[in-house]
Amino acid sequence: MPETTEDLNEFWRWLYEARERGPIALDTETTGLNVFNPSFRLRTVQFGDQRDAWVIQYERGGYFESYAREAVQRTQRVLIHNAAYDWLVLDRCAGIPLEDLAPWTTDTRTLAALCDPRQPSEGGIGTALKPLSARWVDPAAPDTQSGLTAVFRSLGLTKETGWAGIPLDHPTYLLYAGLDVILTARLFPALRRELARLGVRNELVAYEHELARICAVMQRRGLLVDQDYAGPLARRLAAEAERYRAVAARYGVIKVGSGDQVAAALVGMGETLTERTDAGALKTDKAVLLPLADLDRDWQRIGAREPNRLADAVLRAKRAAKWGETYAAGFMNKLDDAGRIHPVITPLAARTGRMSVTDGLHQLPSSDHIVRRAILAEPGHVKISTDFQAIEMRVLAALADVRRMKEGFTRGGDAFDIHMYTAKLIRGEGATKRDRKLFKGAGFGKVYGGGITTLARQTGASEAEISQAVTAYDRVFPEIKRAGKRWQRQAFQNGMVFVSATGRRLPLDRDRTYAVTNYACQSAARDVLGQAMIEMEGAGLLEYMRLPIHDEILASAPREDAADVAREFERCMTMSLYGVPIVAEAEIGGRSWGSLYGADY
DNA sequence: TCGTTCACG
DNA sequence: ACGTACGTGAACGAG
Repeated sequence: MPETTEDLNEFWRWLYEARERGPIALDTETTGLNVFNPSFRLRTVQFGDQRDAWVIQYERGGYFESYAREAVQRTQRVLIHNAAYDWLVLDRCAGIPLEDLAPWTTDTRTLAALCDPRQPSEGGIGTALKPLSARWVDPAAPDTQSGLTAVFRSLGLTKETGWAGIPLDHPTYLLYAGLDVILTARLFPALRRELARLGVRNELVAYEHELARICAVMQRRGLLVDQDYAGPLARRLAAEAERYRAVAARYGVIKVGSGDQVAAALVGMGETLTERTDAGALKTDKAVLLPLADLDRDWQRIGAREPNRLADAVLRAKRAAKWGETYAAGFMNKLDDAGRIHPVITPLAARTGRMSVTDGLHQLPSSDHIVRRAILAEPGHVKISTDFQAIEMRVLAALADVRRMKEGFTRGGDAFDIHMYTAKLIRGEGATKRDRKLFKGAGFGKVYGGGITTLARQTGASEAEISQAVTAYDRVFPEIKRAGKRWQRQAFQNGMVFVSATGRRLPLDRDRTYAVTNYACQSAARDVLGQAMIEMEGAGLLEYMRLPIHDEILASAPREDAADVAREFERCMTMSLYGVPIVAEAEIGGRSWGSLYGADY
């Protein structure tokens, strides 16, 4: 830890020598996790190789700040564990554009995810530095994060307040800050060797780094919140939740979120509950409560029974609370000083390679526009959403080489409806909308590996009907089942890992190898979107991109250019996958995201 | 921390 | 031999 200018000069000499020997590991310590929180500060910047670490106390300002900033700009090749975070920290706090640092960066978290994409809960190592170091560097590698949590506690601080409150010269803090770069530097060659051993192509690694940078740029931009709308909405929904909680309380349910209380009260009222949770408790979820409240899946009265007032109140209280607290109030609590939220976009999150997004931005209600109405395009802009048409079915047709599906997609044209096409293949030209729904269910059942019982529950059709539909489905598209078997066999011969078309490793669980069909489709669909996102940047669209949503890109563009921009998005998302056309459709809305879901603004 | 629930594609 | 819907993030309650 340099303390004098002489020390800083020694650090400088080390940097110039070390960067000749190989990449420099880089890390930062900060006051918290939300880079865009107005009170966020950068505390230290660490540099290291496999042997040495330098902790530069950026927070002290002056020479410390300028040496750290200059050093980052001169590292040339750098290693960062979870690069997007440090890119944004340095971009925001040190004025180093992430566009400058990203091309020099290798992200060890990305490398680890390509070796094994599973989270610890799924039997993998995960992508945290500690378990990765234990696996690839030294089983006794210290857990610097949990070690620091203990130090925070001993200082009367918490996990939340510790990062900002711990004195800058605390020895454990500095030691662990330095250790993280050394671990990252040692992790890198081990992961690189492993990727080579597994035959993971460098092109895939490079593609993931491009995507990581694009996602970080979107995170930096964030999304504008309509505060004059979201604030009152949060209050209105809170009041609504409170009204229904009061109704529930009249039936003895003090906490509507307590399954035990709700179940006990319903049973006490003479209702019979039959479904059970995995842990054996009586289920009281939405699927159980809606029929008791005489409501269908769209919350419309069925007229089959007298509604149970408690079930109705619990449903409405929980919905209002979730929409109000998680979404509306959640946006208000996460604003930066420009009134924007910056959800973390993790490009490699799921075991299938799918991306994830924080702050609920991937889960906003789509059946009603009131929550999405709170997210705005920039002043003078409009929202544009461009999504792939039936991407997973198209990907399935391409990967499993499903002859009659491919024929449909190839000849069908722009407005092609795969589910109606399937219904007609089986039922003839007289196929009805109801047939379409049935075979749509059967199609998704195939992609997801669902059983008769589940499909019947999901579609509302009888088990006999579903069973017939699935049989008919297999007859017209026999390649799907065969491909599933083939992929399971290939995975078995490859240590229970299926390798996707892009070279992605998809480990299977031994007791549910049928999931390979879903993994192959979901991961290929993700890579199609990823490829499209790279095309978009090439077409100059990155400045308009706001959020990836699995099969969709949400954008904001100037009203007068919207038609041109939308056409460009469609062009970037249009391609061919093994002869199957991949088709996208843009929708131009108004000022708010909700306008694409029926809101009039 | 774990289990449950609920929002999405 | 058979059959299993897949993938997330966030909040709350219970222990």
